[in-house]
Amino acid sequence: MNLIQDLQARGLIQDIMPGTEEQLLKEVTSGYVGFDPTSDSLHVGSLLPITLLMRLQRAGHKPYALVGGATGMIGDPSGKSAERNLLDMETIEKNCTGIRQQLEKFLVFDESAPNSAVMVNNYDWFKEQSFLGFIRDIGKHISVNYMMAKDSVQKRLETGLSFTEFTYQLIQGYDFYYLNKNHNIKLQFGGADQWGNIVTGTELIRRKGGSDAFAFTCKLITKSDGSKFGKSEGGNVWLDPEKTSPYQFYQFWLKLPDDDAAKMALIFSFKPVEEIKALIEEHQQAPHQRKLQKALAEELTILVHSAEDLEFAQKASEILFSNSAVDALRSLNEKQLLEVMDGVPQVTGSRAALAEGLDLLSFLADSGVFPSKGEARKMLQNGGVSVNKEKVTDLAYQVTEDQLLNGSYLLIQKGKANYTLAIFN
RNA sequence: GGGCAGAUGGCCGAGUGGCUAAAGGCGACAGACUGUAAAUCUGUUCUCUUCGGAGUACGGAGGUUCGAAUCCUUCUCUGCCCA
Repeated sequence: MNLIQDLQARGLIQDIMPGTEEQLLKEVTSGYVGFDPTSDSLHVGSLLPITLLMRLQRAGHKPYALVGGATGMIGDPSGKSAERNLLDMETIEKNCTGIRQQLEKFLVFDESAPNSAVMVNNYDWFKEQSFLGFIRDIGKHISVNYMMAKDSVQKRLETGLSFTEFTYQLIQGYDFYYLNKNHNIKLQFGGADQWGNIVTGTELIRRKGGSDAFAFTCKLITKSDGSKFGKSEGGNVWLDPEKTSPYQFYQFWLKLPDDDAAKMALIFSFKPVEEIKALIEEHQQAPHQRKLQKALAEELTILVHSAEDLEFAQKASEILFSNSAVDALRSLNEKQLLEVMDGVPQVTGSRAALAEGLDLLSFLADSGVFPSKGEARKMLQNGGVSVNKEKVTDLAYQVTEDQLLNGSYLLIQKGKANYTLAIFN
């Protein structure tokens, strides 16, 4: 099975330019995908283009990761219903740096190999580009009529679209042209919403007489309930362990609904398609065992973090969610407890205050577990708070010294899966 | 440059002088059920609170009024039409 066939079998390909498959069979081909510097860390949504680059490289081709230092300054109207706020230069630069560092982990950078990965930043070739030069050399080749026909533009015609965002496709199109000309890159891929931008690029290459250019796009990842993929309680799931701990990352995959797990496994797992299909089958036989979710969570936690991180995440999950959670928790010694709680947010409390009698409500608000007393009260009334795995609904609940785990810790739980470790010293 | 329409809570969207912290929907959070699933049902969802209340808020600024999201003036922004 060749690369394109494999991607098709995984249900990934949305659009593909004729000849792409043949090109990839013919020779070692350089292909690129772009990353938006809208944040200083990539999130699970970016994992798709990352794995595509990895698949490309593993198939013997040369992957280029483009960080959009220039395009990030403009804002892509694709899939956006309203004009975006511009990020300042400093932020973009910081974000580009963060993204570059993360990408390094996933690709093989080995200068001696013919298909070593390469990282580029389109700011490098745009910073010298003059406005007049650009509209003369590039703008002349693409008609406004052509640009207007794009979906991303059409959808914004009613609500408004600035000239800045309108030009976005030209900027991205020029990237492809530039990379084609200077790096012999013949392939661009991305999400389905990028098709219009990508095609502007191949069009530019064709009209300006570059070499062959090919492209494909992937279906946008959708969840069965229609919500956005890559969010968990509280926000984005990031690849940066500082922002989303390996434990939370592992949990994100483990908690995937059945309907999504099969789809996500095909999209993200590097296991052969047949193997995944067998797993899906097995999962359907006994869905409550969630073998599929577990396998996927394991594989991706190792990929993004490490085998050790996975081990901690699994251990923590087991203790926090097992039936004998209360006993299991109490049986841990201090070192084990801290290990398990690695990655769980922590707050501190005062030992003295505890001795004088500390009511839980005030502590929850003061320590920052909840933003305010009212908030803590509501949650408590709703039955959404547990201490050391035991539910608390009493608003006047007092915390006492003998409740502390290993003499100084208190495990506070908001809802089912949000833990905070309070340390009293 | 001229005319018209519009700007409401995270989003959509009702409200056209007091009964409005503002209907309804979506989203989000929590509970029940379960498999740390989905579906369903229930509660919460501006901020703070000693749970009695208090303070902010309907694009910005001013004004009319006992009282304004609602009326007036002006400014900003957006869409449509004309030049």
